[in-house]
Amino acid sequence: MIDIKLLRENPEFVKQNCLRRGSDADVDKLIAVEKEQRELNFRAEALRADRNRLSKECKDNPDARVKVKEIKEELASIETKLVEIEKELHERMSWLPNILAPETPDGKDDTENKELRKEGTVPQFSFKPRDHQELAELLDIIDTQRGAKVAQSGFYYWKGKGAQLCNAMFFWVQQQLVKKGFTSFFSPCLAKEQTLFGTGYLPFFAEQTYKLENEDLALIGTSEQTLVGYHADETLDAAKLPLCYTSFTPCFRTEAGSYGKAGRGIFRVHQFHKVEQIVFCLPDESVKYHDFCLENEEFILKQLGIPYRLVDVCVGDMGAPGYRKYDLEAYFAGFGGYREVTSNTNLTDFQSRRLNIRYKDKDGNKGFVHTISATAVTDRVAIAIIENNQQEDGSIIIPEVLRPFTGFDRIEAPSGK
RNA sequence: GGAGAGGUGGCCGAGCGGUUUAAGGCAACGGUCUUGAAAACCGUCAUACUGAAAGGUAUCGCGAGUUCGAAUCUCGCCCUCUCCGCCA
Repeated sequence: MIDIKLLRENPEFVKQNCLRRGSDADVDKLIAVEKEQRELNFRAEALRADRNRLSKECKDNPDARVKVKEIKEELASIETKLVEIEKELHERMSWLPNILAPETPDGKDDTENKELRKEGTVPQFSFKPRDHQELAELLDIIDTQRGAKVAQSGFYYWKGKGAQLCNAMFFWVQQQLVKKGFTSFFSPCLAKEQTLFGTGYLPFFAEQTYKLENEDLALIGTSEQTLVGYHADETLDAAKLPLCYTSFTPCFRTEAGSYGKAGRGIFRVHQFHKVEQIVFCLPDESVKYHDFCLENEEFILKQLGIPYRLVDVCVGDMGAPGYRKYDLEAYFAGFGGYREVTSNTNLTDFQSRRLNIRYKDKDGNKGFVHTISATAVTDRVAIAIIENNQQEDGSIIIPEVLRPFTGFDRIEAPSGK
């Protein structure tokens, strides 16, 4: 949600922003609705003031009651209209995308994202590297067949040393974030509609959400939803900011409409697993902490020995709640190119306005906090490890930093293959 | 799942139809006193929207209703706590 005052005071700016984002929100109509709402509200308040004043006289002056009854009728009809117009206003405001950073590159989709730099050395092979699907079958570390049997296509099992690799990676990453000042969480994997709305996943990504029947609950698409929602309707002490939170959860996405994008293996699935970074900070510090989260992502990939490139995500590839977004795309040897593994979004006050998360400092200054939502690591990173660290026989070398947690330094290939 | 109790400002807690513009206390902040601190005393102290300001409106878990008027009465819902049952 953007500040409605910005809309009122600078409608052209908001319109240009919508235009840049390719949003079909009708800003002119929204302004007209807001004006009507204000007028109706003004009249309703004036009538309530009359009613309140007169009803105090009623005790001694029964004649006043007749007048108050008249006011009540008029008020009721205005309130009916007001409720309708407020509903429309809220609906329209809900669909308005966030303001964009001026630096955000223009572009219609991910092909127009701007590469900022490349890091790491792309591995060279004296043989044709296999993709993770092939390696997974060879090593029996991912089972998509049985995932589909038990659940549906798009679900899978990490198995044996593959599962151990994931456990080690997810644990190690959480440890690193705690060292950098994050508070560790175990958090709910379901959330109510209000929480999904507040984080901007509704209404924008409604068809991506698994909803439970007969319950006001949905499976989370990311722990961002529950970690940001954690502070809904709270005023945070500015002196205690930033708050840096991390949680490790499964993430559920229907991927409706993305058939054909899936490709081989488990790159795009209905359930994946993610360690998340969430920051609540003062408005003038969100750029700084956006960069902080990016540093953490880069630190993790570097420690794991994965080459990657940093991408400045363009307008068309960014969700409506985003102000600016960086993706890291890891190199996948089997795939033979870079693919998205983490994304890091500065949401400014878009979520905090919807969720009513404020700050207050000791001088009494108040406002809405800014939120940063960034991936730390997901299953995709484990896939990159598998593809990049493969040997000619199909075995996988475990990155140094994970070995204390895996307890082995290599996933051995079965003999005789 | 069964039974009971309860949801009031940062916290505790009064109020049960109209001097509630929510008593009182604690905490916090400012001041007096003091070498300094504590104590004591004086003062300030909810939020949002609206308005140039004075002020106005809304909010006592949420929603609806009764009434000239609701924190207070009625109905529905939500949540929390305690005990019992089941249970990783």
